[in-house]
Amino acid sequence: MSLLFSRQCEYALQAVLYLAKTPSGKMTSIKELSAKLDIPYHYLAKILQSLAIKGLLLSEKGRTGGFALRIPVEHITLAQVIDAVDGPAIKHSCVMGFGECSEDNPCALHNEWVHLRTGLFDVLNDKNVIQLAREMKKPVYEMLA
Amino acid sequence: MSLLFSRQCEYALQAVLYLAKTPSGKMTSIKELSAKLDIPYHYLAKILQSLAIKGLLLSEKGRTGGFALRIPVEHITLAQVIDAVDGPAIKHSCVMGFGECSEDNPCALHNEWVHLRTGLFDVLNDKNVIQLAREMKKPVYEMLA
DNA sequence: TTAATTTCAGATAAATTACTCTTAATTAAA
DNA sequence: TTTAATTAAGAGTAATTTATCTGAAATTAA
Ligand code: FES
Ligand code: FES
Repeated sequence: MSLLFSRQCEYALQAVLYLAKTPSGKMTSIKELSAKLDIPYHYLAKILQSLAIKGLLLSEKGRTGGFALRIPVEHITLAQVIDAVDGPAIKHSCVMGFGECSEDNPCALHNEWVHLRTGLFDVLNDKNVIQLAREMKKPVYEMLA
Repeated sequence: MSLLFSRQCEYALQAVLYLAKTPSGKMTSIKELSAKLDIPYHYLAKILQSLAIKGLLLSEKGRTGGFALRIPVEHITLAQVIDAVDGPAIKHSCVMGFGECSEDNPCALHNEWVHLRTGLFDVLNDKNVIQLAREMKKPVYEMLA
């Protein structure tokens, strides 16, 4: 099976939203993220590290270290996260696996797929992580104050 | 990267639509499908075989053998193909990778995702393969008469 | 009957993705 | 200054997916 995003990307999205819900200024450790979100520790470490390298997260070593969203937080979108992890291909790939996704030579699902894709990415681009995090009701994300 | 369907499923969809466009009664060989659709021969063989076992395709051995859609063709949908290859999970999985996709505990993308997913599957369920095949403009699928 | 062409079946290989382990570097608290 | 907690980095392993290979069985055409 396969679902829109890679596992790695799903983990990244979950983690970024978690960081979006933590009070600004506070660093969150991999340990906490891994435990709360039930993501393999070292695997998550890699993912966060790469997001830090790509400029989406801040990281700090040492005893009070951890990760936080890079400021200004309002500028971070999930679309950026997806781009950073899975790359931009999804935005112009054919859902049936044909070489190119084109208006001129559409596959049988083209219209529906383009509609879905643009609808989703509109949300992903237009709302920042803070806004999206607010809409979540997953228990793990509560009581982070 | 990852995109809605597994590679195997993409191949299956492409092949089934190809069969939907061939004149009824005619059997199409793996060789032709593999060449026209540019899908690895033996891999495709496996996929078609499994679709035949699951009752979506008819197969015939021997010199004039090949595959064709099982009749009545009008009852075959791409949703069935997807179900047969990737399984039903996609229809109730969380796009962000959380354990369950629920209305009560929605993730940040739940509303958008559910809306888009149901829209897509409405098409996949309501239109049969003949109807969908007609909408294609991919060159490979032309001149099959 | 023979040869050619096809699917069927199972084993194997390659590639990709997911995950783990270990050690080093850094920082702050004890 | 020592110790504990943390990220950084890179190598290594496991699991899954994708693809290949080989030979047998079936069927038709010559
Ligand atoms: S051509 Fe297939 S989705 Fe656009
Ligand atoms: S809870 Fe995530 S898509 Fe429904």
